[in-house]
Amino acid sequence: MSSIPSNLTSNATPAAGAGASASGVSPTFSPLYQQIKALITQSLQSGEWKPGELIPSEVELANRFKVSQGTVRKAIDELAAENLVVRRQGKGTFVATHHEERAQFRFLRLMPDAGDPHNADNNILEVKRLRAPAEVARLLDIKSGDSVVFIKRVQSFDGEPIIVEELWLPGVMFKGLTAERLVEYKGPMYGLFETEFGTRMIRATEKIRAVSADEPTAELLKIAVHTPLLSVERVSFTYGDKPVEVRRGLYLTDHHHYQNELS
Amino acid sequence: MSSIPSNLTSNATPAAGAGASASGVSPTFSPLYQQIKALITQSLQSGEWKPGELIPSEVELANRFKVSQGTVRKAIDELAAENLVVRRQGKGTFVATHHEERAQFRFLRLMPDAGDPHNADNNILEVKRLRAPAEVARLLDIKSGDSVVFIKRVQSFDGEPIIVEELWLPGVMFKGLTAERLVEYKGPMYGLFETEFGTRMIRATEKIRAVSADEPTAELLKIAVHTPLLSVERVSFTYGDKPVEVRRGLYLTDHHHYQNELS
DNA sequence: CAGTGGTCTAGACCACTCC
DNA sequence: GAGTGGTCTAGACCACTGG
Repeated sequence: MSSIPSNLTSNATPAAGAGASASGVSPTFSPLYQQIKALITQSLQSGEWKPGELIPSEVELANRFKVSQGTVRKAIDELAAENLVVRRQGKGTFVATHHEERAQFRFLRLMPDAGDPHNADNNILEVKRLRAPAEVARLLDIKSGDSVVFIKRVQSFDGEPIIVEELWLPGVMFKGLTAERLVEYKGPMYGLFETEFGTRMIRATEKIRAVSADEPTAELLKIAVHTPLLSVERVSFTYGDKPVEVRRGLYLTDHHHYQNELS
Repeated sequence: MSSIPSNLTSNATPAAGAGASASGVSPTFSPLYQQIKALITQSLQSGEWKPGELIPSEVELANRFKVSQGTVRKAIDELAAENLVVRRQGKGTFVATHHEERAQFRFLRLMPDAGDPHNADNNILEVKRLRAPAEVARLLDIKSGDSVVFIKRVQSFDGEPIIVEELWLPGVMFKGLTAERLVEYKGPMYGLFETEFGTRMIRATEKIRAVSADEPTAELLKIAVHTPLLSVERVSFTYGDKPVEVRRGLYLTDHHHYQNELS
């Protein structure tokens, strides 16, 4: 508890000369609140505070880091803006989680043209280990030929099959992942990744195209061959902007659409 | 200069009792910085400070509104986060504009699969007035049958036609808009809307689908009929979340993709 | 150099939650 | 009531821009 690795770069503040450090080279050089933010992020990444848990209060963190509450506040403000953390007035600040919260919307943008959001269920078709294809390896920043977990599934909304999806995950990070585990798990897949494998998806990039359904896909979605489909290629990142998932989804958009906000 | 319509709801701050007001009903009831933000937004909307211009400094606004600089700061922080305003250290705070700045990316997400961003040019096919179709009227929040400006155009990147787009704009807000004006104008269309018609697009929502090219579209894009295309339906909003543009684009995604960030 | 936004502090009080 | 995040102030100094 008492060992506080406070290596903050003292940025000429009226605070006392507690800067210390004196380690050979002067490291980075950024605002104090950015350094605090980085320290908090490290604690999140290391699992010191787990998803859903309460993190120390602003005053406690301020004492721990020997800075003012306002500085901690600004750090946490940014973490909250990046969805790493959730503030609740009167209760405290919590580590964000893929469970609970309405945050499914964040990673599934397909909405029904009319009516309420989906009643999704999940049909796992295939789970296997294979050597990473060159393209997948490049996106995951691993060596071509390294082990990856491959998953193929169909998602249905209100009983209608709407999405065919293939995923590739780094083998080393998802050792015990089996089809049974995926099938029996309730709730969003990212929730399983988070609690079972300690990997939280923070952000993702998507490339979207229009393509034509090939025969196997058409069969799975119960549609005609050559029906236009939305192709969504996603790369997801954890802490430290490390890519940990590649995904390719084919969305049937006859009665659904991909919803996006430009803001 | 001296007439300051300060109707701020005094929220029990250590500041002197300058709350005044005493007008019959107690109005809204929100944090001071939100009220400041609303006041600044009004000045932006009214054109008191025009796109690209410098707005008063934080200290001046603090004096004007009789609040501390920190409170003004928080208001402007949010406006900057919403892209209504741009901060430049050492220079001041400027009203955001569709000209200059790299902010084209914000409203055109189509990127080439390889190579640098586009070398776009613009082919206006049609500009005419018509009575708003029911669906367009609903989205623009006007009466069905009200006058709207209809525009159809093709956009080419590096000489290849890639986008066919139809737009509907409220007739009352775009009185003098002619094909000639659109054709001769250089730069992004939103820039013209901003400077010539005083309408700035703040945010937009998009619904994306995969569709099949019909014959006229196929001809314009020089592709085969039934080629899959990305359909992007956009509604854009100005200040006060007022819808002012409906747009339907068909994107050829053989060598381009719609880029999106989930964060 | 003066003026701007950017960082940091210290201390006050409010709104909310839970015991 | 004690503890949390949320708002607000006042004042200091820094980093950057321009004349």
